[in-house]
Amino acid sequence: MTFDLKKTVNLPSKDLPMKGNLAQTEPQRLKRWLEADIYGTLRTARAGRPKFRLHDGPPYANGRIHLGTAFNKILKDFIVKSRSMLGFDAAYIPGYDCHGLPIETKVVKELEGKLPNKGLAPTPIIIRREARAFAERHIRDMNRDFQRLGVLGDWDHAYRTMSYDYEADILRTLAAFVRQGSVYRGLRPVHWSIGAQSALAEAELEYKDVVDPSVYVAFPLATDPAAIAPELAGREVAVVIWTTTPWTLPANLGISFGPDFDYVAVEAPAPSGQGRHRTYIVAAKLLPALAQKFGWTNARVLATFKGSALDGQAARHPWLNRESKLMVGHHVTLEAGTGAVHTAPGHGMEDFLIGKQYGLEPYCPVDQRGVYTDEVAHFAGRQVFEANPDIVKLLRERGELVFAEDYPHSYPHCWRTKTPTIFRATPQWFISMDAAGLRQQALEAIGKVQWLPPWGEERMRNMFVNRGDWCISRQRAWGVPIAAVRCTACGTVHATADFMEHVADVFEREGADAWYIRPATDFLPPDFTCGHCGARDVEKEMDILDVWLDSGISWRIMERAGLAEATEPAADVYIEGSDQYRGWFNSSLVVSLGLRGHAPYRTVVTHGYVLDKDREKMSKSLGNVIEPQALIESGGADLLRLWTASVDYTDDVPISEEILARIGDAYRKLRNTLCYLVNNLADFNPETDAVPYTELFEIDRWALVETNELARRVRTGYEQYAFQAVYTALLNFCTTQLSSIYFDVLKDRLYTYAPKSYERRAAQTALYEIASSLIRLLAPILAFTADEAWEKLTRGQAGSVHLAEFPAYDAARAEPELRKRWETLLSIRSVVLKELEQERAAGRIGSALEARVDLRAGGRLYTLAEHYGTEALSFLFIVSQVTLERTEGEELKVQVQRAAGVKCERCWHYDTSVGADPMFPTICRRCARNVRLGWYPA
RNA sequence: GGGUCUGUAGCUCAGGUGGUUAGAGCGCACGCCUGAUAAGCGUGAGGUCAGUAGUUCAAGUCUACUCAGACCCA
Repeated sequence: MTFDLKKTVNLPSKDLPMKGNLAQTEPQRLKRWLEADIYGTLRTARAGRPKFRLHDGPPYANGRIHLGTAFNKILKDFIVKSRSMLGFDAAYIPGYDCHGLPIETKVVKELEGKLPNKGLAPTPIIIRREARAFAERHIRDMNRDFQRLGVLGDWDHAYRTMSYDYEADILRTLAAFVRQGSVYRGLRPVHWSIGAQSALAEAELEYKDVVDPSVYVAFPLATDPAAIAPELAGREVAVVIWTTTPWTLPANLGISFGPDFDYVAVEAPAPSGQGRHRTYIVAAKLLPALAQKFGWTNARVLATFKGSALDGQAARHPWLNRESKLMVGHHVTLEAGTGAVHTAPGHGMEDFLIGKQYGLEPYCPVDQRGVYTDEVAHFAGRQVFEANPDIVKLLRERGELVFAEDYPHSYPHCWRTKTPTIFRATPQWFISMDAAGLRQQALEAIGKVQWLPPWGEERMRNMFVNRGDWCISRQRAWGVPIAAVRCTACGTVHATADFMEHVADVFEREGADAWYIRPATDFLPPDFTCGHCGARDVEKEMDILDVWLDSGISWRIMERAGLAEATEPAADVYIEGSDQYRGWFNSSLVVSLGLRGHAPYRTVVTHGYVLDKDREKMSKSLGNVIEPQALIESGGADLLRLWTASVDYTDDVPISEEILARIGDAYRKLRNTLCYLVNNLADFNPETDAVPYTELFEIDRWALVETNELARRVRTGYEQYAFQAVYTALLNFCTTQLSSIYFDVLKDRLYTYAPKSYERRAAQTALYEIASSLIRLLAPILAFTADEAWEKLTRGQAGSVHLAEFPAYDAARAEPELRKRWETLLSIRSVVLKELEQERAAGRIGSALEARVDLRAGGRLYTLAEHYGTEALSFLFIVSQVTLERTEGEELKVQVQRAAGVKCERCWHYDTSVGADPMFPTICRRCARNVRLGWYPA
């Protein structure tokens, strides 16, 4: 009889395959999750537990997801899944931002091709219907994309800013600010298309190269020049400004200087004077270039001073009987011009802002056709661009034109009518930051929020210290209309909170389209008359609200879903990209303060942007774009998730082929670890086969103590949103503690001892607990793989791993003495391994089992080794024999010899007992016993 | 130009309050094993801590500036 000894070796099963095949298996698993509604099941199971609320910042519903949005959603999923496994009732309601310009312009372009009357702009209601359908379509696609990432949430009830109740809430938000007294109407410069006679957004501008008049204009000083510098006393001084839009000069109200730049007053020939000289002020750094341009051959510098010396002085307008205020601001640069910046607050954004600081009106004597109003002397009724040459002529006649030339540059044009645009102050709606103390409230609230990373607090604070009033009106169609009416007779605007709330109720039933469909009278009481003039006829205000107001009220959905009370922050955490300090974190804070008096969040976490290998942004032109879809198809969503965990998300994160290759390596290491665990447990039932903790081998207990420690670190990591620390801890544990130490040592015990022997069962007991812990700790990150391993480990009896909780950290199992002992033991092991490697390099051994290790040590080291035992040490070193000799002193000496005896065919150890059992002449005594025990149970 | 942030081995990251030869995992090289096998194990080589100048007995760690990159604003 020949007995096949190979069959008596307990090799691992193949229940969990090494190859993940994620592109195929993930969609199937996803389908099962959705069919079983594991999100709903989980919420039900956790009902009554403390709630944890992550509130989703709504992505814009206009495309497929990219790496940035995927990264964002995966981070959110890490948080939700881990909080749930930490025992919380963790809700996640995703959302979508629907209104706004990108969708509107997209559908307008599509519509323009289709409309019978080419060139005619589509009506708002047509735009709105198309835009809504467009958003619906993209929400469907994005829902699928996000779910494919393994993100669990209430996808069937994702909130959308265009749903009727949400639109109503947006309008109610405005009403609340009106009631609070924060809303006012005022002028603000916007890009204006003369051709279309309408306001334009940044995205609607096309830049074209044109040639404009470039003029250098003298503004005579109106105040005493000695106040600037004593050397200038009694002189005729003028400030020289530069502009390429002479038509804005009638609206000039000031001149801006850089406070820290040096300026000079130079004596130079006046343009029209026959030998007459004048004193001009320009930036010192620009003087050489300007002197050459102006032909100032022997200009004499009379004085040098900082721009701040000019602050508060005044000049005279070159032809109008008006003062021009001298101001300082940090927007002034020395890259072009004279360092003295012509400032017309009605015709420029920076001009507007600095004008506001100095109390200047956004003066704009230009009507919607681009024509000067009657109040403009010399040029009333003229179109601004046509007036340019005459303005230059007038300046020349008055002797205030220092220099003029043609100037080619790039200038914005209206994308639709292709005409050059102008900046023009128009009536807009604002929320004041100070009227009701919003700014102060915000600064206080910011201090109470936890910011992650911590510098977020300062960034946010600076934003509120500096920000101007919030301009909330837009001259667009796709959004929530500002529900106000204007008296047709006298122009008075009626915008009361009561009226808005009434309209909001209509919106809740019919959607905001009602404003466009119904006549104004439908919203007004039958007896309405204008309180100012008594007339009855009104027209509807057609501006819509800034979409930041839309998303700013999104926390309301937490209240509507019963997840938050009005008396507390609506969410525990917001997590978005760092651009949202200015965006969503900002608008949400203002809206929540206005409506609830507190911040909508307790903690704000920010993540960086996804960049390429050189940490530069991805763009089509650079050709460095990586699509999440491609990654999912080649490696699976778990690969993307693992990458997300591996990087420091608080900073910008790099991704590249190499990085993904490394992540693939890490994935395989983790998966192989799970395979080893699960596949060596195929014949193990923890209910009936487990060995008590105290009866385990010491190395088993060490592995469990290490696992316990891992649970502590990983739980803490998840609690602190430190996913990278979690990733590192898990990967290092698998690589070092498990793969290279415990698993390697354990192979002999698992494979060669009888299947049901105490030795093997002890090993499996530890493996089972390690597997159970490790899989759960990995689950938030490797959402699919962990679930697959869990299913195999629990034979499909425990439900999805995402319903489970993390293993607890057991303080009683910390075993500090054992850990300390093992630190020493493992350091001895590493000395032995080095010695073995030398023998191998010398060609004296191959496998370590060909070796015998002779240890000589004294003191503590000897005691430790002696206590652990030479046989146990031989297994720890994976050699055939170990001897131990006591010496003087602490030093450890290691010598390696060839092992005694011959190689056992079954366990591969060298042993002198091989052949002792006549029935099995090729194997050692230990193997013979196990073969009899396992395969010949007497 | 302003606000905020980042720059440590090929890659991803550790390196409280400044103090011995700067660590980990992966990758790489070489070797072993062939009973975790599209696996496993071992040993080893990799760093002027972006640069410059300072402060200090002593700096990856503090200060200033420079360079490169990111977000927001202008």
